[in-house]
Amino acid sequence: MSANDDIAARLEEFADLLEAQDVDYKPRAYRRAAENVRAHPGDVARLAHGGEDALDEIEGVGDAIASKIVEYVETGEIAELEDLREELPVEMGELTRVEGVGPKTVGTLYEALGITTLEELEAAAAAGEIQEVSGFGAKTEQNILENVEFAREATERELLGEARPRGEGVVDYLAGRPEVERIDLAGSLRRWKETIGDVDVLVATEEGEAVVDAFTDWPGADAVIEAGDQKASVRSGEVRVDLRVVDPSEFGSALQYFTGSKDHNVKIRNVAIDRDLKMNEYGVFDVSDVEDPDADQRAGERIAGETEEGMYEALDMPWMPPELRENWGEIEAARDGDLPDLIDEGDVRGDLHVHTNWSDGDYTVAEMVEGAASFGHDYLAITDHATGPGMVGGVGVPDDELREQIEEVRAVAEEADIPVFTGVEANISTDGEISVDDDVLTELDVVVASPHAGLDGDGTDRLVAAVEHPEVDIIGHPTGRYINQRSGLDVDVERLAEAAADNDTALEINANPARLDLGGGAVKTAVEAGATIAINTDAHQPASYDLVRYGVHTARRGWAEETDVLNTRDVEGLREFLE
DNA sequence: GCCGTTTTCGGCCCGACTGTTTTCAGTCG
Repeated sequence: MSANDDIAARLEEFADLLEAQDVDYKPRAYRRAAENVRAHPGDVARLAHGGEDALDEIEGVGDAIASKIVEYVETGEIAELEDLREELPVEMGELTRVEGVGPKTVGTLYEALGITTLEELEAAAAAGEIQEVSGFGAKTEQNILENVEFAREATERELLGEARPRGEGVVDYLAGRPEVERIDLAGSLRRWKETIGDVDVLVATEEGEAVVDAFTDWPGADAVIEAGDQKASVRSGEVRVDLRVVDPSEFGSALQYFTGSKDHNVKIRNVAIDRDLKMNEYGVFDVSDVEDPDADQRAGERIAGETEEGMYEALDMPWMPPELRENWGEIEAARDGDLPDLIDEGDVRGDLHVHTNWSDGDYTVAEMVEGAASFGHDYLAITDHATGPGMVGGVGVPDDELREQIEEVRAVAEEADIPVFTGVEANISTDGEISVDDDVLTELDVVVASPHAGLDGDGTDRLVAAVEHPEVDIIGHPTGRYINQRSGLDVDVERLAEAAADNDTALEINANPARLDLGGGAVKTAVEAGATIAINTDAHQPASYDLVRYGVHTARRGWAEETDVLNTRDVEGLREFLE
């Protein structure tokens, strides 16, 4: 949790506790402040060290909240929040995670039954005590009982690699229905963000009810959360899947709106306002002759909304791929005609980081090669783990065995349908040493060097040392992070990328959905610094070759073009780089 | 509690859905 998230969480708890006590308006003020603290590009804690006045620049933070932020940063506590917690000693965060339970419900149930924790909530529901409380009934009690377990489990955002197949499953299931005129994923899933809060599906149809009925019958749905005629939600595994139904004439505007990101939409809405236009989920409206544009969501003359392309065109901008919509400069670039020509899924021609049963893979060299050929790759590099820091239990291949493997790979290559490169995934020690002897490295075609141990603290010096090693071609999963599990090394990506560009060493996007390392933001920095990117799957079995798409879309989130990526080159181009 | 101003008070986003209510409150996105 970053420091900003930490401060925002206190403010949100403040809001919840006030709301539970039926306080009006203040909760909204605290929520708004929390949201803006969370979204603030700089370190709010550092800002707070400059005193309350320095916090002025954050929207929604006035004198009262500013002094609380300063108090929190300086003492680690907010006295008033401690008081509120004493008055209402509940586990607000975990209780409100239960679907359908908000701050007011928490407050009421504490007053009536003294419920403070998830366990107590579950016990009270099971004992039938909740339906006795005024305002509650048997149905509510049942819902709470069903949702407690889910609240306990679903504490993390789902990995893209799990959410994406789930979302595509819903879309495939609904797309064939005659009532569905258009359908698409929206939200962070459409932007291919590395983790997903929920799955958003948007459908254009004249017959909402029929679509909702079909949706709630989707075999992937474990439970129906709600179902109306314009929207419905189901629970699928650990995530919530939201369906929205709109009139076909509003599909483009709704898709633009629900794809986000929020920051992108705020920015683009302001572009609209500057042009006397109004932009929302219903379209783009010319409000130059309208007295009060805010009076009606559909006020003014509608000039776009049926297609997403039309929405952007109405603002004199080209349509832009969802991966770019993070307010990382794409709106300025679109206005200047400088949008990147992003790499596409079909552009990657080979995999330069895969494992076999020589190390921790499950398949032989021949099987991995055959798999790559039938996947459609033009070439493949075999890069098993070397011994060294991080390789325990005999996983790594010692230098003398690597020499033997070179012979086997060459033998397989003679029979193979595609060129096969010899290689290794060597380890980068904490002081930047490469764990394989130089004599062996020079014999290999492709040397991937990756950090596997000591994955905390600043890793920039260590990685730069590896980049400068003359035999290293690619830095594998540079930070070593595992999403939702460990954050990996802190890396000054700009400095790393500049070194990589100077030394003709590529930086990997490891396409494994648990890694996506480098991530989108880092890729953007690396590309801007002129570094070459390699998109590899780190496959341990042929079935993993198709994970490459997660790498490609991560590259797109980092504004990478085909020419920025090493393994979009043909074999000759690749050989040139390796030499 | 914040903000903007018709500038020190008065208003604060909103629509869909559910459940418990008999006209609405709470939750969610």
